[in-house]
Amino acid sequence: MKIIDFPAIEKKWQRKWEKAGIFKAKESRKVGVKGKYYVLEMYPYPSALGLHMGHAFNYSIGDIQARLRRMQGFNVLYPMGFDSFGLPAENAAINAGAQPKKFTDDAIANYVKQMKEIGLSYDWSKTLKSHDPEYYKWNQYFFIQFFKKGLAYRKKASVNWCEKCRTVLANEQVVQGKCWRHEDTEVEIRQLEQWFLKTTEYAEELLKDIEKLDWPERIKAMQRNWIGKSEGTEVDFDIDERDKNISNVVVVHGSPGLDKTKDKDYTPDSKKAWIGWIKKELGKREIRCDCPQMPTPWKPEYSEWKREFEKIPIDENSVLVGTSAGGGFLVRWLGEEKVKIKKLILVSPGKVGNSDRLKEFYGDVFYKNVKDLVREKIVIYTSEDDIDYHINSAEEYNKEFGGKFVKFGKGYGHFTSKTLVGNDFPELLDEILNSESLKVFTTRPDTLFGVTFLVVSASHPELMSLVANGHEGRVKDFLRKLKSVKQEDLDKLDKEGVFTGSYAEHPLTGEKIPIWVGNFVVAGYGSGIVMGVPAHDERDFEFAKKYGLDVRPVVLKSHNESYSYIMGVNWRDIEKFDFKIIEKTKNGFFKVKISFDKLEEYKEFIRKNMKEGFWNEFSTKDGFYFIFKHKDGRIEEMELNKKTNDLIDKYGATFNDEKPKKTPENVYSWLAKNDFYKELLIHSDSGFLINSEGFDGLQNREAINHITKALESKNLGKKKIEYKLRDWLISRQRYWGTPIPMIYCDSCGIVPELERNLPVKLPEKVKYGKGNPLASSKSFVETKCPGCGRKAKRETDTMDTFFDSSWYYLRYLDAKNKKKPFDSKKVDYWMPINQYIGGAEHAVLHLIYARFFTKVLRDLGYFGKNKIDEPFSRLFNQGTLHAEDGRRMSKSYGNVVLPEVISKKYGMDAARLFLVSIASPDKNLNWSDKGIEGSLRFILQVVDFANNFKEKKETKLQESKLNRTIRDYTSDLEEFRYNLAVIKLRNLFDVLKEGCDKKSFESFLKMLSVICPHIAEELWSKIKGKGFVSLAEWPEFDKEKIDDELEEIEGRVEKTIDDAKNILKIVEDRGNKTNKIYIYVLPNELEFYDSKKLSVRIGKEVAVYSVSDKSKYDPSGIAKKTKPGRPGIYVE
RNA sequence: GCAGGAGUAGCGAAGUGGUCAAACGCGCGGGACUCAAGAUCCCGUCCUUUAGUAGGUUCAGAGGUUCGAAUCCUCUCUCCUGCACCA
Repeated sequence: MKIIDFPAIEKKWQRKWEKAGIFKAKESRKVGVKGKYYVLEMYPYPSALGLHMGHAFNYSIGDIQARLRRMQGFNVLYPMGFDSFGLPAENAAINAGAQPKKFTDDAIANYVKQMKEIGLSYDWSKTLKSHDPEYYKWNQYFFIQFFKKGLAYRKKASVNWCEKCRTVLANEQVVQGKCWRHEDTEVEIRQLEQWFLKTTEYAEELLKDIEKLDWPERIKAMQRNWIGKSEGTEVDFDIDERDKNISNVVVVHGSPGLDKTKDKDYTPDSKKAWIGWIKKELGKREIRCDCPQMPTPWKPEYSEWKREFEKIPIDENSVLVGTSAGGGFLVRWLGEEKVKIKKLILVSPGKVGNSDRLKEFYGDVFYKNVKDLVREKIVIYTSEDDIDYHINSAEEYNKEFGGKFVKFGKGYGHFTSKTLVGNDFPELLDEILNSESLKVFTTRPDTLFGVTFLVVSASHPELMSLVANGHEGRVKDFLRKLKSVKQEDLDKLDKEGVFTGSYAEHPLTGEKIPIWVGNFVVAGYGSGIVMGVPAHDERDFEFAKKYGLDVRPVVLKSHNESYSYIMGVNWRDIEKFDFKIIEKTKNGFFKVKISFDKLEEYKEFIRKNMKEGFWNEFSTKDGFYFIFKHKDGRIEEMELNKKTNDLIDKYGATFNDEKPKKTPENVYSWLAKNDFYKELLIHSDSGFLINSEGFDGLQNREAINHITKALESKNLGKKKIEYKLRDWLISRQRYWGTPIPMIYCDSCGIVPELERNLPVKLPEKVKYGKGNPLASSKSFVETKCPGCGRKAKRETDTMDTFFDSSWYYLRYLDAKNKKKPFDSKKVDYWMPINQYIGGAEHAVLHLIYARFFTKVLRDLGYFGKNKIDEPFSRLFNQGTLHAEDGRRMSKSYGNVVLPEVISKKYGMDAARLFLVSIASPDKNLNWSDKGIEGSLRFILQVVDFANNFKEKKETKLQESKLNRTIRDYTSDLEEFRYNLAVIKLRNLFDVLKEGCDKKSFESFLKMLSVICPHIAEELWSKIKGKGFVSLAEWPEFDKEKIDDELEEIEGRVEKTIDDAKNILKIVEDRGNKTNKIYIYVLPNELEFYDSKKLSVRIGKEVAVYSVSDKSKYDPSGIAKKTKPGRPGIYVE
């Protein structure tokens, strides 16, 4: 191989490019003949390991695009930055014993150096890094805007906890029950207060706008699936007779504080008007309700209140309601007296406070045991405009007790007659009566009449309140058993459950439906309760079979012939008919199928031939038909329907000599037990409704609407759309991320940091021990409340790094702006991104979050006139470059290919060329040391040609091919068919190397430059091209010069050359010597056959004659064989 | 199970109604150059047959549409990728 100092050439041009600043995007909108073009690659996490060839491949793809568009005359923005926050950096830094900041900055410096060495044409003036306070300041700023708009909120959540990461993982970071980074670490479930962003608010738009995107179908499908929209019906199932379990209700009022004058107002019936209302409502329902008047409310004494309170009987079916001070009183009383009750409801309760007076009343102990004394549940109410002290109290109780926590919106205040709008409080009444019905989401309301059980998720928050007396033990055992199952095995479990002892009421039939707890019901989807229709759902069937639950078919599968199970008929009689006999049983019964049009004939046959004491049933177009032949010969016939059901059941039993059951069985259910009818009755296909009261006969698809409407009209259900998409949990309990800029104040609650105080900087020196280092940094945690100025604590959670990457593409536009995250005018000009490039691993997370963020920013008014809905118009997913052994490049496999090593040996350009030659860039590919040699050969040929370049007038054929190549090469590049583009370029070189115009070779170099920029620059300067080839104008093709006919003729000449070679070979293979070749062509084709060129190509002396040439040498008369386009050939 | 994609020479990979099966690269075989090796250049590379021809097989498998199918339709198989007890 020729020796060329590739690294030297590469460095030389990289320096020149940088010095001239040729890759900087222009700020003026007038620049760029064709307007702007924003090419972006997903910004990388800067690993301390640096870049390998796989990165070179990834970034070359975008670089080629950027270089092409730039030369085409677009004002190109092609920036690069670093996703520098996050776990890997933190962990790596800890392992290296370094501070993450220094560690990360070093890694970035190395990345930048390596990226420049690959020849990537980034505009480095616009770079950013997410750990830069100037960047994450705006994360915090946006977070606060989200918070103010109610798009950021806190809630307690079951979270996936990885003990090794010591942080919460998103669901998608859990891979088969293990941490995505630690394949050996089980993920635990923990309950923590977490910050969420309301991505669900945008679910519909995120789904709908997928259609607008020019993205790979695969990614779009993944997003659709992730959002997971399903349309269905929410059905209300009332809980059967639960309120009768209440022995009595006691409501304890509050205290007006120290204002003695208000004391007289502070009675249950006036001040808290709803107390009177509740009493009245319960009275209507014949439930005893006591609302004791406590002594000296303005100066409550615990012992006095206790005495008054204990006048009322309390047992384990009592419901206690306490409001304000009354709530705190109840907690203390329960805690001290250890009395078991049914339910505890705290309405804006009091508790938190330092004053001796409060301590005296509420006690100075926190009565944690209360939780265990309440059989069903504890409910805590507060509201957005409640007194801060009470909000905090409510939250503190919630923290300890869990249970149900409801924060009403504005308009409830402290739930006093002044603040509560109206005198009624229906939410409380419903809660006391527990008459909130169970909401069940289903996509198959057409099967509603087939519901034979309900299943509640084992992790449903209100599960215990559904459990009937005496069933708690079994349910708790079940839950305990579930808890002991490893997270990873959870999804492999068999469907299991236990009966709760309670029943729901079927909304349309009023039937009692048993309620079960099941391990297979997902708590977070729908309402966490499903209706079990075993006849038409495989999973439900499995469950029903296991626990012996009723299977009730309600959809008869569409079928074209009648099914009949025949007893009491002779074989010979049956033979006469042309029934399809499916099976003869050992007992001499027959399973047959009969076409519907022969049914009348068939009925006649049964009436005549069936023996007395038998019956026959068969399916019809409308359901099932029964013919009974009593022992006295009397024949009775009927269709199966609700009215005939019991009679048929009775006959069926007596004919079988059984005793009829007290409660008749559903005949469809017993038909379904017959293997033969099973396929018609037990299935998930379409058909028409049976066994469904007024809806019988409807096609099940129509029935969906009809039944939903019926429910709606009775207020027992409604249409509902459910999404699988959940709100985005952004809290991370780690150091290396953007601190969430919130402050916890005892008196003001949770308040955002003032915008002028941003950024809330990460402390530089922290201790790594266990857990979150921020929590142990005093100087970080301790702060002042921006509201009242008193001591307060900072949030110690940091943000998910996907928050950083959700808007970085906007910051590039205005990376140095200190006053704003970005200028909206710049957004108007540059957005949306014309071409986004990245790996498919971000198909759902990053790409959904970024889309969500864009939509939110649009709605918050951060964009100018140009209301961007979607950030990434086009998306390209590159494949992954694997090592030569087909495995992922990894230090541990020792198969990493480093760009700097390759550059020394082959040059970066050969590597770039090779990488895009192997295959279409969206496919996975393998590195190959042999393969790159092929690319190097090509480059060396081009160098050689350029070094000896002498202009030569080119032929029309060459011109035609050049123009064709320009056309096809350009569109191939635009469509990412780089591998095909390379082939076309190679073919063009084969054409040009015969000698060509300077301009043609320039065009060639321009085309080459996007893939092999360094060598193209070098040769460009060698042939004295103007300026940088990287900025040269992209060649235009001239349609007129593409001459199909000429190229076709050339094809024929090539064919002739092939033929001649073939003949030579055959002749020589036979041991004959060859000397010269004679070619005879038609006179009009003579000009295309040049004997010199042909001699070179064939490697033998060639003589060309026109067939009309009388002086030609033609000893064998071959010239006669010449046809148009096919010259005669003679070898001597 | 659901969704998306793929299956073409030894390998990677083009071709997506006829002109045309296999461009291009790697590998392999042969030749030139060389004392030799490497590099480089040239030729060949589905089978049979042949003075450039002719014929045949073949595009995961099986059917179908069509005058004509690797290409369109149906079914089946295999592989990849993602999701998955989502009601």
